[in-house]
Amino acid sequence: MPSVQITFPDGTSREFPQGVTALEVAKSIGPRLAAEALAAKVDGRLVDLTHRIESDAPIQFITPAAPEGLEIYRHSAAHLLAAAVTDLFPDAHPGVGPPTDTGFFYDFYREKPFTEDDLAKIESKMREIVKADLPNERLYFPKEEGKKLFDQMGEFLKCELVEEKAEPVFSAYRTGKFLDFCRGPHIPSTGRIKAFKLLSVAGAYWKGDEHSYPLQRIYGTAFFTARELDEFLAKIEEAKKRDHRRLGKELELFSIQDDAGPGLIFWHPKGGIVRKVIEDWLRDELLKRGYELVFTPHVMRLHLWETSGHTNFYRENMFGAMDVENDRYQLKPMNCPGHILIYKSRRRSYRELPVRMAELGTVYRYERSGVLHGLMRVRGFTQDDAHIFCAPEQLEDEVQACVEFAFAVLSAFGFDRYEVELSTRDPAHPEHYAGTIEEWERAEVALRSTLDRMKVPFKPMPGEAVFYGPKIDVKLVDAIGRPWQLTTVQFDFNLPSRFELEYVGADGRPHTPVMVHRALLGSIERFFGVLIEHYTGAFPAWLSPVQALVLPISEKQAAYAREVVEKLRGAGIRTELDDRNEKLNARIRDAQLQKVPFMLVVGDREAQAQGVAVRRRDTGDAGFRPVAEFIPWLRQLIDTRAVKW
RNA sequence: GCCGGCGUAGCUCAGUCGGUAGAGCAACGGUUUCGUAAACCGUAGGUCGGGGGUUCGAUUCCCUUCGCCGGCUCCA
Repeated sequence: MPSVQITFPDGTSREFPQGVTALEVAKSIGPRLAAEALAAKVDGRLVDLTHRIESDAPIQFITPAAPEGLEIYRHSAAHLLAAAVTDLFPDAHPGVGPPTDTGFFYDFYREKPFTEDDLAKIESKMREIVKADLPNERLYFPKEEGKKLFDQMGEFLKCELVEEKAEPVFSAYRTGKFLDFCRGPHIPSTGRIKAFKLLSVAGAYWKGDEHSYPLQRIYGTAFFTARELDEFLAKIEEAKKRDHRRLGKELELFSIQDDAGPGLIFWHPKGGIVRKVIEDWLRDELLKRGYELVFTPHVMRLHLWETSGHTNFYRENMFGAMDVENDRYQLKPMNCPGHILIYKSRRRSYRELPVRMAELGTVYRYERSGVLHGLMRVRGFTQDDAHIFCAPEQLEDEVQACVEFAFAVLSAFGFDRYEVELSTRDPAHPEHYAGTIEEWERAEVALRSTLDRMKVPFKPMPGEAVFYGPKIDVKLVDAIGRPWQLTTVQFDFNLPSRFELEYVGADGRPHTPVMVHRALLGSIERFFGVLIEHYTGAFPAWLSPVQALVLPISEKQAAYAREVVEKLRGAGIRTELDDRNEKLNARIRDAQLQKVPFMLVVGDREAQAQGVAVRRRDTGDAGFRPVAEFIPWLRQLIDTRAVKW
């Protein structure tokens, strides 16, 4: 009997009869592995455990611990979902059903919408199928025959997929009566799926094309253990609790008003003060780092946007132009043209480069109504924008300074986790990009080597560059692990030439400067939203709208309470007085709900001793402190922008 | 924009299988003067998102429109 040599990850190898299945190999190692294994990697290819090994190959078993494990498991969970749906609803036609970062989904074409009740029914059907422990059987079909089969079953979406994607002989998986065109691999049987839950149903389109079939997408998630599933569900609940839209209302930070229009933000006094603090800090930093502050108009002649090219490539994101005295004006969707006009207002010498022009620039972009979301996605927002005009040889230093600035900003606001992405061009499509190959080459190298030099780990994103230049994006990771894209540092090969920007070099001749766009917080609105969710509205003292709240126990201490308030305010501490005719407990409760970091209770004892009884937002009663001691202590906490105390 | 869901008092929500609505909190008035997460009593508050239709009668059914929520797509 011919045999095959199978090599294990530890380097050892053994002989097995040719045609041995991966599962049999696993069994030969131990029953525990055989029970745990979900799939295998043979010769670097992911395969089912039923896969027969016909030639010498290295093998590796995919267990729940392997990075691919969860993905395969969830993919099988998606098949389980489709098996249940097609069983319960013969009029539902499956589309595609992949695993996602947080679970899986499956798309179906069906006239009638799925309801919440349907989800419950589907879920119990899925449990039945799990209990029945049906095998996930891998089958092979010649393309035409398979297509015919799907056609006879009425599965027109599957037919289309086979037509487009299938190899001459393609694989399919059968789970009970459900047959799916699928590359695999899958876990051996449905009984292996332990913990799953259907989450929601939402609309989607066949192949993401809104002119194609409207589909219904059922989302679910699956984990290896019930505990992990519960943790995940708890995390969703936690995220709901942190929702900035809810907190924004409760804490009176901001609002969006029907009368004004969707996606337009009203900053209320409490939010306004937070914004002021953020902006003040930011402007100080900008000046320290050699930026100049500018302001540019919100509407400018339309022809400027024609020169910049926005009327071509950005038109669908712009508000309509308005007529003014035989001319047309455009509400600005970006700040760059304004800054360019300032740059061009006079001749520039190489001696003054780099010119770093910063503006908290408010821009308006038309976003399709369905995409708006609280502060995160709006139609009017303020960018902490800057444009750096520099000589090509200054690029690397400028990029490094931007990235360092970005990290400084993130850490100042209490974010210590982030992910960096480097988006470069798709070399296969040079026609998609402005600028020459050489320019791109130089810019990409500059970005990459800057990150390398800074020892910043980054994810290369080939093909993700915008048409006018490569970019570095920084995504911060918030308190509950969600990434948010805020910072972007982008090269621009387009605008300097469109606006014929120049500087006079040491050689006395005109040169074209390189332009870098960069935003660190991105948009103040979105950043505020992220900040609210990161802190669940309980901002560090330096950002809190109200830093201290004085609570007299009764009317008897009114005069002393006002005295304390004046002293704190005199020290620049944002202080309020709550002398409402409510019990102390009630006022403390309100202050806790408003997330005021320090509550200062004053009764006769405190008045007597010229002090306050400090209550901390997070840890409660902290006891007596003399006012003369408390003020400098809090002042220092604020000045150092402490996140914890 | 598209698919699905939703829109009842300032907020959170109940309710009417078609006979024009109710609770808690908030607000306001009073009593109470209180020691670390909700004192008590009372008062007022809604053309049931807007418009149109069906009907003797619409908050309820139908159409339309605006907005919100979850997605698709895109992005700061």
